[in-house]
Amino acid sequence: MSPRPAHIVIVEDEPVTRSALASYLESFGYRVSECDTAEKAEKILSQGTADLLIADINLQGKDGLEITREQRARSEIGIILLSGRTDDVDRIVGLELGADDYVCKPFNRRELLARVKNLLRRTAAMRALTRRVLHFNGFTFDVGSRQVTNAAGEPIVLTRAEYELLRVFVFNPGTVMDRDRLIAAITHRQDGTSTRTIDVLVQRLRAKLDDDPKAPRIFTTSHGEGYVFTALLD
Amino acid sequence: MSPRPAHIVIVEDEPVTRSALASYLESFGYRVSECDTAEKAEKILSQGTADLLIADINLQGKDGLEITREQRARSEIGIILLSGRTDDVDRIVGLELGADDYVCKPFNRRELLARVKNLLRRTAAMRALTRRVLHFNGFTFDVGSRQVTNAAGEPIVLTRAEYELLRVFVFNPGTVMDRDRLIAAITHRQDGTSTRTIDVLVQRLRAKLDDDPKAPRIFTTSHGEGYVFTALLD
DNA sequence: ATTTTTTGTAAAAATTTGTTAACAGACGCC
DNA sequence: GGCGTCTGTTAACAAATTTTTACAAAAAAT
Repeated sequence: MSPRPAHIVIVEDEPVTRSALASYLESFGYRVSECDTAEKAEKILSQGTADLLIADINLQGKDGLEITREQRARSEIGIILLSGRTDDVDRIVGLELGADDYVCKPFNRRELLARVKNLLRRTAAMRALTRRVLHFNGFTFDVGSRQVTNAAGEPIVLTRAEYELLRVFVFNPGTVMDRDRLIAAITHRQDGTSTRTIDVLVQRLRAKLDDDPKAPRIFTTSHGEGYVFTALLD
Repeated sequence: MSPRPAHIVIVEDEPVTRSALASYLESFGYRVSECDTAEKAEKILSQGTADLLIADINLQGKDGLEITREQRARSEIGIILLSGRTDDVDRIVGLELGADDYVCKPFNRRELLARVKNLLRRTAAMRALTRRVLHFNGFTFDVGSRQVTNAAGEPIVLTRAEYELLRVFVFNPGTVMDRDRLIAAITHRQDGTSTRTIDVLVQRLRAKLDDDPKAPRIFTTSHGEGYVFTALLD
């Protein structure tokens, strides 16, 4: 029984360390995404498919601690912090923010691998068990069980593509996402799927969630750019 | 939060360190058992009520590494190793044996507390998944004895393949699994069994577990990808 | 105001899944 | 071993989903 490879996101602005670590982990069969800034990492993390985040604590702009705080607020992804300093305070702050581990550079990559393995074992169980239920415009969206119900409690049946699209939207409220990004999040095919597929799916989601196409309040069109999820989550 | 306090077992032969740590953790509401030898710790661990083990790596007799190896083989308890030495090799061996963490003495107790908290969060989810008797949508599934009963307590008879398939599903809730993976989990054959067999088996499981094929809540199809177990385990 | 670009919509086409039935082999029973 | 029953598998066709296509409508640009 071979499970799908775990997806690990690395945020580290030093290219040498980053690519060395990435290729080391890849050689053990993990799927690795390399990022040099917090923003790029968040874009990948917002898809909600990553299992583990390895973040340098000292980044230009938004640093590892901030990423930790934000991610922990919204997901149960495993987080390992990397740091150049052996600073007690830094370490404690990181751990108290919810990072699962804190490794000081220069780190032994075999040790890091062991920590990655152990943590993935733990998060695998957690991911599916923790329930994430979102509410907007009277609708309830249970992300794990893929169920949507309207204000009356009646179930709204979504197809796979509709579900995936809705998931990307609710995890990125207020963010304009272009069609390429949305396509990347929902398709499972190799070949380039036409971006117009998104328009059709948005239309179907609007129909199912009673969003008036003439004056949409949930899925707003951003002409020339893409779509935005504009419902208020509560 | 969890009603019963987490139970932490400490194995440490130095009395001062041990009792200091124990009372510190107790002051945060944890239930702590102190042991000075591996044997005493194992006696407590064998009851299966402990959530977390904090073990010194250098003990008279059986040491922390040996305890780690033995516990990891039989349970998913969280393990934090303590060591007087900052030895790379020791640390790596400990982590590779499955210890979740490795803390060097003298440790900052606030740091250790943060690690304990984070690890308990992880193991709580894991315990639920490693249970041998699972409950979902009113059904009870005893993995060991292959028995399934519905809400009324009436037995549901599953064939071997159906049972194997259900087992893969419940141990991977929320994870989309493609047909190849599911086939690999249920068939013992080498030759390529048609993946469509999975569809038929899923259909039969749906029928037996009253899962509406038009709007499934237990076995959700992920078009173009496979199937997901989307029932809530409780 | 006209042209160009972009989006909305419906419906067809391609792909994937659901369902039924049939068959071969495994299993238990006598 | 011979017999009947049950299970796993495949095949065939129906149904559903995803994607493409075509054209109308709307928005932006000129």
